[in-house]
Amino acid sequence: MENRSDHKLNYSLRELAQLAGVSKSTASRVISGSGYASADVRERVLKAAEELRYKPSAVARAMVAKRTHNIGVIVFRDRLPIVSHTLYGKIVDEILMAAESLGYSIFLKTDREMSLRSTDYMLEQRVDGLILVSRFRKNVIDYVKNFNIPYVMVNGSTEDPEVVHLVSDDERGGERAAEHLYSLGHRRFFIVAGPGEHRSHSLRLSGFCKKLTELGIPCGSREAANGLTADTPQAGYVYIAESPDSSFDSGLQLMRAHEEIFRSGGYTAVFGTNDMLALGAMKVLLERGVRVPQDAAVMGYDNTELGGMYHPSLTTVSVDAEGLGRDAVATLHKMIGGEAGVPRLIEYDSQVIIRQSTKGE
Amino acid sequence: MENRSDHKLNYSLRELAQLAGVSKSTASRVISGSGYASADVRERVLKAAEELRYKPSAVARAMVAKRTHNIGVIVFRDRLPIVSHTLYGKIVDEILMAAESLGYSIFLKTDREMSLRSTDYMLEQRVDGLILVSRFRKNVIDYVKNFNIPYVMVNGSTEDPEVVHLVSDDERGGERAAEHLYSLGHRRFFIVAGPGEHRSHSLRLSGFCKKLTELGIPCGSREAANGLTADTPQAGYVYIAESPDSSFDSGLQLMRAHEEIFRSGGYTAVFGTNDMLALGAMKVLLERGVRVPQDAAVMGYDNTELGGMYHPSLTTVSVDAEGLGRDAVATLHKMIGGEAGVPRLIEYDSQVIIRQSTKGE
DNA sequence: ATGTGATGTGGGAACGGTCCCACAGAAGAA
DNA sequence: TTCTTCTGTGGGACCGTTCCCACATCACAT
Repeated sequence: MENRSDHKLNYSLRELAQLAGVSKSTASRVISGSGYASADVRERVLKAAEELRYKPSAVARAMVAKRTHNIGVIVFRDRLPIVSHTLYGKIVDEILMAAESLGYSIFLKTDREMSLRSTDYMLEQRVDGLILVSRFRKNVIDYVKNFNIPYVMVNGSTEDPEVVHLVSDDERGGERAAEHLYSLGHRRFFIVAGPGEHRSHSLRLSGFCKKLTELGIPCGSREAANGLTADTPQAGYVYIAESPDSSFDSGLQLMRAHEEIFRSGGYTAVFGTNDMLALGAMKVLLERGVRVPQDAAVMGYDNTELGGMYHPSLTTVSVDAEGLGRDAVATLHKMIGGEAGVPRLIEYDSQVIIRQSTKGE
Repeated sequence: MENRSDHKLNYSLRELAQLAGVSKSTASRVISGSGYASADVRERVLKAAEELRYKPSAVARAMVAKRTHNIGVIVFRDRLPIVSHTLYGKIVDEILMAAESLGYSIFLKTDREMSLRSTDYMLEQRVDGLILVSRFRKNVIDYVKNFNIPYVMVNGSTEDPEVVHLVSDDERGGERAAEHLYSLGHRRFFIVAGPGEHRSHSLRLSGFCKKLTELGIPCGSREAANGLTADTPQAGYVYIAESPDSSFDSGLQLMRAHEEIFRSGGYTAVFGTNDMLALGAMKVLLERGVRVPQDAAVMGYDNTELGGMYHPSLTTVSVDAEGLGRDAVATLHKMIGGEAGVPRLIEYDSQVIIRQSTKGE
């Protein structure tokens, strides 16, 4: 090696003790700050530690403590890179900061939905707990359950009442979105809906429809609505276009494919079950010269930064990513500490963020 | 605990061996897959492992191997959450995937520029190597150097020739941006420049100016240009507005503050030293009714997803985040393996991505 | 004087693996 | 037959900590 420094990479407690002229046990007491040590000895050990740039091995500590103070975070994805996803990126950011303040470090992995690889890896790493982000298949949960390791699920979907999960109140958010658009006078709605298997998308849609129905606008279940509109697009007040995934591109494609229906249907409001879908749809409208919000209002969901930057800026429903990330760590921390009575479900209220795309300036 | 499963959390090799009726050594040989073991014994051990759901402890392994197969990634920031930053998010994503394929796991931390906390933590975790992302202060590098641990720097800034770093060729990218705008006929440029201390911003700007000068448009050093334009804004072909940070908001504020100058100066092209600044500036123009690109062309840098989604979509210069992330891990892997002759500087060529904001459709 | 408690220090087992070495038995070569 | 080599197995040291326990010293009350 061409290293100019002749410093060893890592010194052990034994070497440190030797230099300070004390026993291993004594050195340990000083370094860990627990137990008796005279001022004289303490000083000698600290000086030696300074000199050797001693760093206690977390590995050895974990070995004896049977505790790593590490948390494994697995973000599941279908195909695409996921950390750069604005919402998940935010959640990861919040997890990182919350973990820091509680003394945990984060092992981060992304993995495909059905894979157990990452989970296995985390288990072998002996993480104290697991945070599973985004949706993932049931087999993953069932697998994790086999090992008595604390875990929480963030923004996923499960009917399993045993699983501790944190989600935003998507149904209520959907209702709020409907209220907002209705209150602006809109009566004919075009919905760009994300994949129905995904809890968030499905609940946002059903909340939206539920509220519309309450307000006297027929919408009903997705199936019914789609049946209606597919056959007689002009007949419904609400048109639901379903997208196979939840990307910007899908929103774009979907709107392009439905351009004729949109124009002839007299729809004045577009609701996307997330910001990306909404923005994709909005871009198509803007390119066709539709003025937003004068000719058509557009609304999304997630409150991603992107939406606020757009022109026109996008009205949306905010998801409390900060709360989600923070509480995921806090909850897991309690579970790791063996605390009983951790709530199985934590829901975050959502809030409409009104911007240019529905209200102009 | 209200755990329904009576399964122990983790079994040890000793317990496994006991169940299989062999010695610890033999069990180890089977599990690690190295060394002799008869078919009969192998089967018995594997069956026992299955039954106990045995997971070898990476902690214990790391202990004896003096090797963790973990890599520490520290992303430095000033104030804000950083993983959700589109460019750094992408880089983290790529690092994650590259690490996976080389058998490493990632410890992720974000930290303030001058702090040594995270670095210390990584050192204690005995990571095999360190990836330092974004700019950070010299003291961090000097500190890391003290410990003979392999490390690489991604997209940072340093004059230290010893440090292995991976950067995009920002100067050349700046030149390319200038070429592109010039070739479209633009002669009067308004530049929204990010913080000068940051290597990327500074090089992008100087590359841009250098090329303009070559093309016969006076631009010169930032100071000279600013001196010129501050006093007599109308005199220069190039106006450089400098921003204290590199956010969307800064771009927005800056353009608002210079609205009068922009209008009266006859500028037909805006260049932001990153996408966020460019988009912030562009949003102001759009809100004022300036047509992009007919009245003014706008160009950014980074090729963030956001830019492609905007309306009009943003012409930009792409940074090879994939290459950056992938090679950071690959290079570090070589260094960990003790391989000599690792290049000190790896530069990634940049590429102009032409979109609507400069060329219409 | 003699117990008693606080203070300070060191010895050594334990954590869960890997790996070197010793050794036993069988097969093949001399 | 005897020597060598290959195959298969177990014993035990070791990695770097923590922590329990034993022990020594000293002050102070009895």
